[in-house]
Amino acid sequence: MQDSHTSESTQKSIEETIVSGILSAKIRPGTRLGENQLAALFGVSRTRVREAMMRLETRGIVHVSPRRGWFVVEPSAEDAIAVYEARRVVEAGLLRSMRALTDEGSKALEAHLTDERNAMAAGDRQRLTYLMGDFHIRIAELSGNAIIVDILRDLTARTILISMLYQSEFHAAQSHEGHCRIFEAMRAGDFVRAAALSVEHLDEVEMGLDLTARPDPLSDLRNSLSLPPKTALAVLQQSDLKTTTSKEQ
Amino acid sequence: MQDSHTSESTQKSIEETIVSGILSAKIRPGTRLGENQLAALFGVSRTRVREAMMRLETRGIVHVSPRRGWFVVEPSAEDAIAVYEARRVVEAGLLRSMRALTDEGSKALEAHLTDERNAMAAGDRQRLTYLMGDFHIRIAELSGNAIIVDILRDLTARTILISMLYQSEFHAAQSHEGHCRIFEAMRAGDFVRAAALSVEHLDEVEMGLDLTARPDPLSDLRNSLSLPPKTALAVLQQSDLKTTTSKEQ
DNA sequence: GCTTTCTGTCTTGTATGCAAGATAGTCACA
DNA sequence: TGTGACTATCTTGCATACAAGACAGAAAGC
Repeated sequence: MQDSHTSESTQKSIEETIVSGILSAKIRPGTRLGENQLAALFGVSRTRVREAMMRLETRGIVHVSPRRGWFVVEPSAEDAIAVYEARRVVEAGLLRSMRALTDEGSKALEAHLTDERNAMAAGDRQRLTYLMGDFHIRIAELSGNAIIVDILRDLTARTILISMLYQSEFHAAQSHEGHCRIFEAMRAGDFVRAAALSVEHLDEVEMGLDLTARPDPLSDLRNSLSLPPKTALAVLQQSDLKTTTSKEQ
Repeated sequence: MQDSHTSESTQKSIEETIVSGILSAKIRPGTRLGENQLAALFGVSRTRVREAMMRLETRGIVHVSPRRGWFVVEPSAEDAIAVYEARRVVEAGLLRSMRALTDEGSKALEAHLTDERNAMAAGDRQRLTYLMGDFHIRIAELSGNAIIVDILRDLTARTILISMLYQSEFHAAQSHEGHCRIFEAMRAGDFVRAAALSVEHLDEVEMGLDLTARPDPLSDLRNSLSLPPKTALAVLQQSDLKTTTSKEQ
């Protein structure tokens, strides 16, 4: 059991590297994840990379465009609404199911909130993004239920992708306030209120999104490239956009 | 199921065939899913089978024992508790988040409850198992949130595996009663009560488990002896497709 | 008879090769 | 100049070959 985990670690490593890259807002939605590039980066063959991509696809983190490549998902406005709704359902349900907050849990959350404050003071936006999402995962961890932790981690990753697409401004202070209120309610043992605050908090964040903004004008452009020249005008109108991340080679 | 030739559909077909086989209790926990056998059954190479297995693994449906094979998961007692807790969290959160039941939804649930009654009358246990799990998925579908539907489908699959391991007797009538009560509350627009009833219902089912029973006393033995699980072959063969068998190899 | 070792066979793990689709660049032509 | 076709190249899709671990059963030693 404890023997050669060297190869096994790389296997999970690809998956985890990408997820944590998203969780810390270092990987943008729509980023192209070429099998060959990842294979070279991780020093493995395409086979392993593909396996990681397949796993990430079932987790809703990446998707494949046939014969074109793997891309980090760019959630649509509908997706965004669904993700927030799912989070409200799961997080409120989770908080309502809690009965007590251990000293350990209390300390962990307190430490986390301190981290948030520090990151705000330091203006470290990437870390802040990570922490803002991680708060909710921490709460899930308190429940000790690994299934819920996994669900919320993936939903949080998608939330961050949504933020990068639709959130023009990052109201960190507001989110931090929300987290503090939730923590207070939990410490007071009022989990019903904590659940309500959590729903409220998620509503606030969702309201802060501009869901009318297109997820990625380039993607529509790409899709319509194969269409007859009837769409030429539309293409020209959108063509002054800079290319996104895929600019290697 | 006549789409066995289109390469496009086979890829999801493997995954879906296994999941629906579990949902209808035709595939038992611990069933060995040999890559070669599945490849032969579906007429594809091991590559595609492995991809399906990887996806199912991230969904918590199968697991791999290195160099020994893929197996349908045999949830431990701790897993079972976690699954039921997760279901309570998600389903209660979901019902609480609902605001109204459409006529369509009402009709669909009513039709489902009728199906349950019919299956009980017919004594069709496999179909009954399927319907008992499907009721909860139907509710999720009413929400129109595909994310939650997927989460609950996978949790339901695991629930059924748990039942097959720990549930000595199947109290179908009791479950059906629970479903009816939940539906009544929903139709009355009392979703808070529906959520409470749902938690109660899941508690009842969980209480009906004998979690002291080993997942499968034979499984440890089987694993260490690597006996060819004839139940696996029988189940796979009855799913459909050619019976070319490959038992002597 | 009992244990140990060895070997054949089965399994998955991993890399690689080739096929086929998609894209972009180029060139011919009106 | 604009437009269409052609081609070179890059991408994933999929199958296959081989490596290496795990196990069962036979053989050997006590």
